[in-house]
Amino acid sequence: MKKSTATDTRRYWLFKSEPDVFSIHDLANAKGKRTSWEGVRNYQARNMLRDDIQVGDGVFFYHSNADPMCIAGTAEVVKVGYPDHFAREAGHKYFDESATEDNPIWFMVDIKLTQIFKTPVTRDMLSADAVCSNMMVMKKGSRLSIQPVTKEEWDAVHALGGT
DNA sequence: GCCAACGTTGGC
DNA sequence: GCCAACGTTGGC
Repeated sequence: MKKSTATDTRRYWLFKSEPDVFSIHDLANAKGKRTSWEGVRNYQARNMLRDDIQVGDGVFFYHSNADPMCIAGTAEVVKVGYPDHFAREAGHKYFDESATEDNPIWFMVDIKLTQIFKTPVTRDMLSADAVCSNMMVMKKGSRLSIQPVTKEEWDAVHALGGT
């Protein structure tokens, strides 16, 4: 896949996380409100992390398997794709024996919290909105943990989120 | 807890 | 390269 350039316009993404594992509040409490986004073990998502996601891109922080399931807020990409070194730590839950220094296989980016929505944007709210109801995350069987978001969707979700 | 969707694995 | 079995995701 072609590497995009810094002159491209800003892109938008949705990152899923189970809040029991890592929530937007965990991100707010993290040092510098930053975190690495390790543990993605799907090739399609890996390709986006490695090739497409740029510093400055917008990220929706989505809470999956939660009550309520929602877009909880937004973050910004602060570091482009680099090898997910957790894949090379024996015993780590993200360990993958086939990952090597020369061929790390898995990649991650770093993100920084932008805002927690005043009103978390629940799936019910997304369903009721003409634009948001067509987001990839609303499609049945949408399991991809990193998803592209359009500018139109980015703006529509912000309108629902209270800013 | 259920189960549909779907990615991965491995036998052939 | 096909495809059945299996494991995981994630909404409900």
